[in-house]
Amino acid sequence: MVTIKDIAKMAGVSRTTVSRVINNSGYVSGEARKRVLKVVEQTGYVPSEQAKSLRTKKTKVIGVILPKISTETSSRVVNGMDEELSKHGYQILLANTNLNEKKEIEHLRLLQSRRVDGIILVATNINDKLMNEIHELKVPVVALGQDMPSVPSVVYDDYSAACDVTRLLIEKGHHRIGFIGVSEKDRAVGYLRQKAYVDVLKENDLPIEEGWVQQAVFNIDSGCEAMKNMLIQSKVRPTAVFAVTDRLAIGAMEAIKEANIQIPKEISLIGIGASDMSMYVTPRLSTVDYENEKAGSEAAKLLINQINNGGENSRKLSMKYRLLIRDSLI
Amino acid sequence: MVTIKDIAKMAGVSRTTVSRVINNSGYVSGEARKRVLKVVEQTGYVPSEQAKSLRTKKTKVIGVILPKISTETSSRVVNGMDEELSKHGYQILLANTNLNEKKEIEHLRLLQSRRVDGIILVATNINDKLMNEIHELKVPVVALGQDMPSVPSVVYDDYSAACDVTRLLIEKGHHRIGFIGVSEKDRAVGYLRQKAYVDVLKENDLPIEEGWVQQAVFNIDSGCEAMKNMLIQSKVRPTAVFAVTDRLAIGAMEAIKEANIQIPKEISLIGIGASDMSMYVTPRLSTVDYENEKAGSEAAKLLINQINNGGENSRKLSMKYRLLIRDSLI
DNA sequence: CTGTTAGCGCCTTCAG
DNA sequence: CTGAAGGCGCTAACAG
Repeated sequence: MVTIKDIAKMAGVSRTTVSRVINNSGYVSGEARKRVLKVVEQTGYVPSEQAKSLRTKKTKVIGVILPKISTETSSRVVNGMDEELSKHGYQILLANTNLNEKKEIEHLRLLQSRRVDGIILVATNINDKLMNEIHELKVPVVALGQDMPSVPSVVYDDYSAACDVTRLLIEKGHHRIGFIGVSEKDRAVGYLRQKAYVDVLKENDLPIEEGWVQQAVFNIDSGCEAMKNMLIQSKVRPTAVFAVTDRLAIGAMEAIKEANIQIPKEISLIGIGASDMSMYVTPRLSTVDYENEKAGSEAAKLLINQINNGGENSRKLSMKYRLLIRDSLI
Repeated sequence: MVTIKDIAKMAGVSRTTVSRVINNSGYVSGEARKRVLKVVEQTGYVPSEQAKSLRTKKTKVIGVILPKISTETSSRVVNGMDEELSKHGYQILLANTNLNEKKEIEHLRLLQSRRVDGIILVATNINDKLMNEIHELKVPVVALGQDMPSVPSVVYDDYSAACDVTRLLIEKGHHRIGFIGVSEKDRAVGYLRQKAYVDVLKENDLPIEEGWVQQAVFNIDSGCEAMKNMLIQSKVRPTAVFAVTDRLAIGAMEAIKEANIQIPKEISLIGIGASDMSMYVTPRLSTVDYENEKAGSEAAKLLINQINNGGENSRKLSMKYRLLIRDSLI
């Protein structure tokens, strides 16, 4: 591959001059510039960002750690990040943990070894090892999706959103409300959303009967399974069900339909996430829009700010959300 | 940031020795090794892949150029790639064109400047400038989704798939078949799928009446619009509609429902892509599964092979597909 | 088993 | 306006 040295030789100037032309820095005579440009053109020379980075200590690459690469949330979030990052000349280096907690740490190290300028960690859990690792890292990190102590974080307001959802159901007159959640190890999605549900019911003196609270994993089938169980296990059937993600809700919808129960007449249903799908299932699913793209771009902004100004170390940003009330709910 | 030099000094050995223990290459006395490891531990030293790359001429990074970052197809494809690439220690550097053809070329250059070991181009169009650029590139490139002359490519068998779809409709007894396509600039999705439709109708002496062929862009609303137009413009209403993507089909579904026409009784509907959504709309949408993940991992394999063996320069791989016949079709 | 030496491709003073 | 020199952090002969 042709290097700056080759160009210099061919253009009959020094490497310095070539560098000046390429980077438009310092004085170069029009004459010399023309010669250099010509050779660059001929040879198809492309300067090595790599070598440059070694000198300048900047790679213009941001590492993004994802729990799962192929989910609607991930792709929205990454899209938002890319929008912001590309504006500033950064590119995204992907790292996928596949929900494996060990890999989170590995990837943190790996990205640091590649000398990325910053890391955005789309997090699903918080544990001491991870926090330790982050604090020992020499690269700025921003967390997205979980509130990490003393790490700048962009979070969704999971507790409030879930409270609002539950209250909405109650306002609509529902007194028997079922819940489909996920493991509490996921503080945001698992713990906070369930806590909100429980708190609001309690605050309204509403009971939670046997079978009304089900735990699932992040996919449609599991939501379906959970709903079936709820139907079987509950002595009194809920008139409304709150599922912590749209996919879970859609799974539940399948189960409800299969049991020949009417939505929303007999059971109202609401999810969270505003997935594309939610708008096109029948009936249209009520849900909460979390604005994932924006969360992504905000995380990117936070990170860029941190890179440039070494900003304070623990900015927190809580995203807004919107309830989307649609046909699945009366 | 601590460097190999610091470690060497602190451990009282030479940089070479440090390098040897880090990379587990060559002989090092247990004694020296222990000392080095200890210092590494203490300092949290992480070798710079960057500097290493400069010497070894390998970055272990693959550039992936996407037409759109936030689509189901993209995320599936990237997922497949990552699965294969991560096995071999490669990471993905993302580049998003947002369907801007100029950016394809820019990104090709940019990725080369970053000295990625290879590039996978998820392509939506083919033009001379692009082909030129690719051929002048010094980095191995694999195309995915379009058959690029003398570039190793992984393609879907768009023509056959669309033929099969059309034939299926005819076998089911449909003689009046509408079509919702996209711009022919997209050779795979726009041109080939439409050609298949036209060819098969011709081969069966079936007419294409006014209004039966509509052109849309890649989103649900546009599919809806196109279907509305079809309904308005056609003197005889088709009994089946073939949309070239699921999202278009789902848009069409909306339009058909809105017009109070029964699916599939009055109009049968089929798409392509096996999107998640297709399974959960009502009625369940018939479609074609293209196995995007596999396409991604195959593209990755092709590229890795090319990197390692400098394999021949124009392997073509045509992906299999499966018709998924569901409730939207009788 | 270990250290010395010489770059990889680029930028950046510092002298002309 | 231009070039020489030095070094970013690391590996890879080549001698000990």
